[in-house]
Amino acid sequence: MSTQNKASLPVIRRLPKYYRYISDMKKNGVTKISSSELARMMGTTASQVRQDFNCFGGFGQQGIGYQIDVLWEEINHLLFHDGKLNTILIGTGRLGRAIFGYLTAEARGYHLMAAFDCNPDEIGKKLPGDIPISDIRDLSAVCGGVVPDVAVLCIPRQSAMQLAPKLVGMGIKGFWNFSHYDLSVDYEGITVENVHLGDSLMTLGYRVRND
Amino acid sequence: MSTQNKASLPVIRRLPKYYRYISDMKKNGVTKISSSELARMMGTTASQVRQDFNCFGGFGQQGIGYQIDVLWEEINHLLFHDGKLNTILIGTGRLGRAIFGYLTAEARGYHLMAAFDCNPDEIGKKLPGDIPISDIRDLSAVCGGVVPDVAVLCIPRQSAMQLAPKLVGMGIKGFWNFSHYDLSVDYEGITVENVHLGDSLMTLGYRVRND
DNA sequence: TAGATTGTTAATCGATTAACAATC
DNA sequence: TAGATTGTTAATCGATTAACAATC
Repeated sequence: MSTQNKASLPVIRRLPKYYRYISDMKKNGVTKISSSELARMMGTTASQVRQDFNCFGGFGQQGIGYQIDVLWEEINHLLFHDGKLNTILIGTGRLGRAIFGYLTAEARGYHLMAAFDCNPDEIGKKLPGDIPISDIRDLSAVCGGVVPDVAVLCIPRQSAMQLAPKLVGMGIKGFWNFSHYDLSVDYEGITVENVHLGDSLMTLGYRVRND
Repeated sequence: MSTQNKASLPVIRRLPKYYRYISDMKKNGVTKISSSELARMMGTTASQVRQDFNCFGGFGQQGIGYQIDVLWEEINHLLFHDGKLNTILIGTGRLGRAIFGYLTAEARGYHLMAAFDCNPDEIGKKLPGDIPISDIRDLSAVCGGVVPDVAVLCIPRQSAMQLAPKLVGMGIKGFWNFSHYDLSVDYEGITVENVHLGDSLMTLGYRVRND
């Protein structure tokens, strides 16, 4: 077992990537893996893999490696707290509907509770799977006492600026923020940045160096 | 002027955020700003702002601050090399169409050259603005000798795995990668990671700490 | 036991922050 | 000139990597 070092933000950031690789191997029937092999696959170092996993408790076997099942369970727990994260979609325009499709068809670990918009033409319509689009003003009522785990913001920046404090006030602590508004909130010392469509790192990296 | 230190990846990553804040101020008629005020707005430190800007040459005025116009020009140049980045969209499903909307209506600095899909039902249709959807197999022909600056991948992972090497082979160096495939390429020493929908940092940060 | 591979500490590296001289 | 604020060097902090003892 171990020291349970608190995980730093860089470590936390890497978890989803570990999760994708491990889910894949699990699906393909792989049963165990060493830190060095996983590192090679992911383009990192064995040291980093071991350090990372050890932040959450030693779940490898010395001399043997890591059991895929165990790894998957652990990271699945860390990311999704077992079960699914109650999620609300805010904004059902083009981007909102695309994310909706991804959320319901491909993403795992999320359960869509409700969808909201402020456009009267949208309100009352249903998204595939019989999810009704509610009026954003009825947010609390529709959630009915349940505080969502995650809010997916697919609304213009101005709207997000107004809405965000309300969502945070409701106790929502997880966001997928596509609003172009820098919603940064501190939870237990972790400030999390937002990802914006169009902040193309690869393009940036290349161009800047080439200057 | 200055030492022209090479910019590190963390610095490069921050550029789009600077760009958003500065574009905003420019739009609002603000003409100058100090590193400390910009830092306060962005939630960082004055030191970091000055260090960052100095990687690209000293474009502030001692005793005065930074001219918004100058800052904007410099960062716009770094990010978009003046003019627009020739961009191709690959995959015109739900997500592809959403990104298309964003790309043409909201994002600036990108020029959509062409759109591709592999679905015969999609090929031949037109996206708003009279952009035809071409067969992905005709990629080179449609681009006609022009190497796109950026490819936006809105296709399943399996397809991306097959297509990516071809795109890199064509000389494409910029990607917005929504494919769930870790396309990592090294350019001049910079390895760039991919951003995946669903890698919800804020959710992660919160849950992991709370465990 | 010998070989392998983890868990964990120590060393290195790099990024951020602080300090201050330069200068507008 | 005095005040302000940058440009830049030095100090600190934190993350990554290396090394190795523990142990399966």
